[in-house]
Amino acid sequence: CSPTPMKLRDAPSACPSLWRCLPCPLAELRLDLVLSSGQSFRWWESSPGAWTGVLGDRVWTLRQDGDRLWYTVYGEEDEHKKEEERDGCPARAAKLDVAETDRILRDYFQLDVGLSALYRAWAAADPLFRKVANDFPGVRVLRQDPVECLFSFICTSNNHISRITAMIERLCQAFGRRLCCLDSRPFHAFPPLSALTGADAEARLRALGFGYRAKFVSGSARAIAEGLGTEGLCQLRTAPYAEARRVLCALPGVGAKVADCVCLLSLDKAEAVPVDTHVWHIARQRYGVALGGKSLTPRAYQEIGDFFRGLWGPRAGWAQAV
DNA sequence: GCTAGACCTGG
DNA sequence: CAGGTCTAG
Repeated sequence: CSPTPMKLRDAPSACPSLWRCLPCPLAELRLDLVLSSGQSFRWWESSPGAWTGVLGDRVWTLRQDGDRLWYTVYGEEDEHKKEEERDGCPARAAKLDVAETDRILRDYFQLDVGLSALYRAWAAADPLFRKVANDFPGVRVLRQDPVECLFSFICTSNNHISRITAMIERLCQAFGRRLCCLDSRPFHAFPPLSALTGADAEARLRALGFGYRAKFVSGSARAIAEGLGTEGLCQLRTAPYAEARRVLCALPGVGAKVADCVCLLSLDKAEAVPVDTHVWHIARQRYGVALGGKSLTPRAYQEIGDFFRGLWGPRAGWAQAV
């Protein structure tokens, strides 16, 4: 795989100097619940309690104990080459400095958002939330890259998680830059928009088992490339929820549900409540939301979102993640 | 506006 | 059928 194969690192004890930690109580973050809940499809439990995945074009392993979140970042396979090329300052060419990795992780998990206080408020407003909150502490919303989030969730329609995960893995392998190998397993970055706009992208995606979503992925990539661009997509972070939603829904393969997922999980729209068939079921059965139709019509979708926003407030999407 | 059906693929 | 979306009536 690589001339000098790297090993996966499970725990800080083996090689403490390669790990760092951030203070982070379990009530604020439960790695296992957050990384396996279907928000992101790029993390796997590489050994019990250790989660390995790609974030910000780097491969990381995360683990938590007590009140700390531990992490280690792996170097790129052609790091030495890079180092030589930068004759100016070889010493710091190899790794991101620790302030930077700390920042990336804090941003990804949105650790500045105090979850305990939010749980208290949701529990006070909603008896049903109170019942599940004790069993699922530390569930927070990730702040993902908008491009990765958008194309990942286009793949979720009428699909199940095991296949979605496999599809995205193949997408990255085929279109993304290879970052490094760990225990002979290659890791790839999520491809940039430009990698998905080629004339043969749709056919290649079909060959990777994307089915009818191949057209959606390549079509949305084109539409964004010719329209607002990656920057414009990212700038939706500062746009109002309604506008971000409207722009996203104009893309092929993006309906209300996918748009809300992208809004909530990558565009800072904490009020977005993605309503899938499961949530719809819960809303009717447990919350007794009165709705006219027997199916999830656009109007019913809107009403359910409004109901939960009324119940939980401006971070309804976060509460729903629990 | 709302109701069907089709749509890739795999468990 | 599966954590939808699109299209035609």
